[in-house]
Amino acid sequence: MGLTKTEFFTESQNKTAMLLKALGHPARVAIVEHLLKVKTCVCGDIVNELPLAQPTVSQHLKELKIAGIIKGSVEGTSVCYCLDEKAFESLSAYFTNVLTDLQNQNSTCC
Amino acid sequence: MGLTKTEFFTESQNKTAMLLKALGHPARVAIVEHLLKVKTCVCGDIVNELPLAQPTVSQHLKELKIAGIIKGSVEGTSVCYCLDEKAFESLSAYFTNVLTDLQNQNSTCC
DNA sequence: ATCGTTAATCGTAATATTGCAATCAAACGA
DNA sequence: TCGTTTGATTGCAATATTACGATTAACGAT
Repeated sequence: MGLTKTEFFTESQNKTAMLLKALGHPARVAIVEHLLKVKTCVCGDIVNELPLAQPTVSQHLKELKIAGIIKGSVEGTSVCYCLDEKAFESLSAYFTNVLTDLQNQNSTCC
Repeated sequence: MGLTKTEFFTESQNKTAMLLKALGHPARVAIVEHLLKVKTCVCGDIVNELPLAQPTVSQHLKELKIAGIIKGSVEGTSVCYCLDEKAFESLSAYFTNVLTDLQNQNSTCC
């Protein structure tokens, strides 16, 4: 059906999945890595950095913004983007916890 | 077109996106969290833990396996699943690095 | 006012994903 | 052998995603 049954999962699981899904595309990973590399907010040059047409990039930026991964503020005629630290704090903590739990479980089966 | 232009991104970006995409669904997050919770390899009871039909679960497990997030080994008539530590080491390191870089960049714009 | 620039939105085509009923295949036990 | 159990595969319908041309909206400069 193409429709995810979100109502059967926990709030937390849905939120985690939403963040990860937003990052689950190479163009959006590239956007994040670019925002990280330039070390400051970027006003406008994101389209030039990606091998995709402007409407496509705009759409990816929108998805990242909806998921809470980037913030964007209008700056005259262009728009200023940067990463939202909260999202990465949350993801970093999530995977650190998973890894810790995993290392503590000492299973020998697989 | 529905077709991701992977050829224009780096190997690393594609690999990261693939891992994150595989985790970008609440059912697959739930599978991971279940495998973590039971503290050992799980042979078979995953279908009963999820509010989804057996073929659907089987498909999600397949995607997680292809992405390298879980391992599965046949154990007689049932199949034994567990998490692949390497994937979580990689993801944990990735987000820790992003967060560190982000905290060092001290941007005041947004 | 008009033009150029920047970025969002609309519309659409191609493809992917999600979910499940039905079916199949392999392994086990009686 | 035959039935049962377990899990994968097939086939399909509904919906989502990806990508982009065309258009639009907002701003600044001339």
